[in-house]
Amino acid sequence: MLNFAEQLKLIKKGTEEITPLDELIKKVEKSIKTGKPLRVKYGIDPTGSDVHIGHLVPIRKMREFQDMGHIGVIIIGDTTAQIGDPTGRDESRPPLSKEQVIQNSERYMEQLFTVLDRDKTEIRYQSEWFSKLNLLDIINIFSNFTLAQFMAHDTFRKRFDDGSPLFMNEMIYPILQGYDSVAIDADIELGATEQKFNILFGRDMQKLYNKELQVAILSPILLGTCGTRKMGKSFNNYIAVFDTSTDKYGKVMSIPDSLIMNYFNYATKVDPDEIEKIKEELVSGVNPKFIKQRLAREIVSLYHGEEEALKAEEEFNRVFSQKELPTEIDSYLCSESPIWIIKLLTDAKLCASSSEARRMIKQGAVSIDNAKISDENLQLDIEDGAIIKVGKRRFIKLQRG
RNA sequence: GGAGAGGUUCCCGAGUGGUCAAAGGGAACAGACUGUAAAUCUGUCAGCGAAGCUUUCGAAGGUUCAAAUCCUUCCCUCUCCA
Repeated sequence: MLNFAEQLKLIKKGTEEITPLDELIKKVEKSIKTGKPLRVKYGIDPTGSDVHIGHLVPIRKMREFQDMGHIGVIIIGDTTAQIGDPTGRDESRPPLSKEQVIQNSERYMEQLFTVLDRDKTEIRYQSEWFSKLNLLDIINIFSNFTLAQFMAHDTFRKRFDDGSPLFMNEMIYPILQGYDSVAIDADIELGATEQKFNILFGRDMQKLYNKELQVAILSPILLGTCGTRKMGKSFNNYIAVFDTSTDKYGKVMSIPDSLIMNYFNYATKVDPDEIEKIKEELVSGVNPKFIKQRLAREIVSLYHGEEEALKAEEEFNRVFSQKELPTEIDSYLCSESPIWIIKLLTDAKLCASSSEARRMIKQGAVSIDNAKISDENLQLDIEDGAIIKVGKRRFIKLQRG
């Protein structure tokens, strides 16, 4: 087990804020003295969306705790999932069935376990404790808080101020999340900085139940590949755990140069000293492309291994730098020949509608075996193995059938 | 309960009877350019074998030659008063 100073240094690495720090110090000291591991909490709502590398920033922190001998507790928010975290932009959601919750959370955990240590992870469902509360209990809890306390939450305040709807069920979200901390005796709760209110609210809840208070460890929010907004599904700027190695590689390469160091710091396992060196290289004028390639390799290797990362790099170079064809292209079996080009593009799902297909042709985005198509009325004779390309990234190999 | 404001295409938002498939911005997509899928510039951005037609402006009815725009009812949100 690492000693006190080492643990503290590792915990502080790459965090935005630790509140309150002195309590954390006490907890770590006590844990070392008693040999009792700390319970480190992180909550997810099993809504079925993909986990992306932005979510994994606090998860990586949890893994570090696990490596120090502590316990990671993942809360499956099967109750809060019905509400939707008001912190995000998400609206209220339709209720999830039990099967969906189980299916989603299994899928979720599969993604988290690319980072976490299975043996030191505890998975808990909110329904374990919330199914036991009745209305009176809930009224009782509510009686301890005032509206003003909730309006301290920036998201609530903002929405209230600009006249957006603010639903009662959303107000209960911090209470539920805080009660989780009570139920599992959390020592520490991890989250992105936007979770600050909810996590600190957990302390209030613990106080109410005479529990030891948790410490909030907040990670920075990872920006999306667009470079301006936080990584998230709504902006389609995320790198998902389930993305293929080539997709991950390509997406990393698409980030603006200004984000390179940010990603090195929060999305890789590269050693801080090494990162410092990379930073110097970047400043000294090394072509950022090479540094970004290294970044892309690092990120891809985390999920697919080094060999796969190198393959993804080769593929990227071939397709984008040299504009050659990718090694693997999906085939499309076509039984009609000759076939109207527009119909072919929509049937093969290269274009969403025939209007879009026409547009693509008009814009010169469609080619067959590298020959640009300009005639919307083309009746194409299907040739086995002919490659149709739409834009830069959509390819299909024709097959007579 | 009373008074007022509002619900517009993926998102924000303009539009108060025909010139509206609906300004502008964002997102997205394509083309050019590039070390990259960045930035920048240009273009596209409901559907239809494309002529014209069909569907779209909270929902359902109605008025009109013509409705996002007017009327009726309903649903939803916000503000103020109590």
